[in-house]
Amino acid sequence: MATPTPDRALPLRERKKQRTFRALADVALARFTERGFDEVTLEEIVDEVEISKRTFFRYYSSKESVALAAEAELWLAYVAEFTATDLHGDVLTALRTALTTAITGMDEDWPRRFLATRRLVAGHNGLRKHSLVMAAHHQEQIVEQLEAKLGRDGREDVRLRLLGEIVFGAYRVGAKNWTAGRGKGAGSRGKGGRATLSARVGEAFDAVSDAVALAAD
Amino acid sequence: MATPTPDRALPLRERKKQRTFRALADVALARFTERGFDEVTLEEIVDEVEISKRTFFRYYSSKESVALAAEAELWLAYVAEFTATDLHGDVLTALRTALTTAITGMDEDWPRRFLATRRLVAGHNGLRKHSLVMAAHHQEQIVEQLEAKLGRDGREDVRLRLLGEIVFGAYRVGAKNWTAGRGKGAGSRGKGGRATLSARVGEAFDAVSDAVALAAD
DNA sequence: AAGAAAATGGCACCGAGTGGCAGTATGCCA
DNA sequence: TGGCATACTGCCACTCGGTGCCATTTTCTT
Repeated sequence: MATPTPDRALPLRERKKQRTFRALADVALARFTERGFDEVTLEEIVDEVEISKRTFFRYYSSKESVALAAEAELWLAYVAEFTATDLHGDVLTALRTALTTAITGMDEDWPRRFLATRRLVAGHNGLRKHSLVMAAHHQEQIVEQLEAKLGRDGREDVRLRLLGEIVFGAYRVGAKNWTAGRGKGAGSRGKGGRATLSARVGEAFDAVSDAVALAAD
Repeated sequence: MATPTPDRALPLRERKKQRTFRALADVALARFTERGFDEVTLEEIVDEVEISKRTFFRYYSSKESVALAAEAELWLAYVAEFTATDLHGDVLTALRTALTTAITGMDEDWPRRFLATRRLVAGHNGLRKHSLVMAAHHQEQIVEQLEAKLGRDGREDVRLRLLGEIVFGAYRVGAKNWTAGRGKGAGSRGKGGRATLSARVGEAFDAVSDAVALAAD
């Protein structure tokens, strides 16, 4: 399951690599979900995929990063989507649309893997760390794109970086609600996962200006 | 240097602990700055402070966390400050004021240590990780305070968490500019460090609504 | 002065991650 | 089709951060 035949057109070596790459992520996610991130050793995963530990580190840079493969895919898609967007009108809206588009465009079984990933992240400090850093990394790429598209320098115009923070902040809020809001096992079927996540993220974006304007008393 | 006599009123045991705690942070920051985070081993630090490795981990939970002691102090002060604030009127402004107040209220030599810390963070992935997680942790505490003060639940009212994201986002933007914006060696003298940082963070907050409203074309 | 409580030290140990090199598979070209 | 160059992989030894356990020392209390 979840190890679709890699693109037939690619050279043999490349296909093999893709399969290993994917198999590692799948096996790791399964074991981590079953028994917890800390309780599963790298050796175990590596044995199951029949690969040496040394080779593992040529595919993934750390134990954490293999656990977060699904999230990494999303960021890759988002950066690609936004890069391909041409910007006019409201910038925050454009950033938002690219994100929801990326989400709804993910694989069939991505929501299942992503949900499992988010649950791992929610319960483990080291994974949370890695997840934040990964997001921050792609946030920088988004800001670079913004600079390019707007012809402005983020070091002078604070707003670009702020937009980055806001976009990824809204994402975190939306994703958190999505992860918390569904009973066990749901999200594995259909495209409901993607649409719902997209909706949650949308709600977060909607609330941004209200949040800024929020008053006590 | 930078190891002020701990409060005389405290019991001896407590004073000793504080001194060790502080000595570890100082020595660590010095060595890391001299030779880089990865090139300094824990054993080295521990030897210099004349403490066992085992004991080190009763003071700091990781090698990273001792490097980020100065940043931790800021978050502690911020949470305390905001907790003591009573909320009325614009919430974002209150959050912002508490932060700048916390900054300007830091130790005399805090800016020096904090600047050194930020430079380490800027050049090291693992440290960036830890720094982000630490911020996220205190962000949660701030949101909890918000919930308490406003009598609302962050799971229902998305705006509370969004405010958390925005505040810490603005902080990151401001702090980044502050760190980048000063020549070598500056920031060690006077209270300039604190005032300037506070100003940079302020600028970031000022730009939030402009960022949200930013339009292309 | 004595004993409880807290802090420390020392050790053995685990597992993630790396460097280096030898072996093996794959792609390419004659 | 054979053979060579170039990935890619496996193995091994090693470093270092981090933890569990228990004995020892230090501080607080009365």
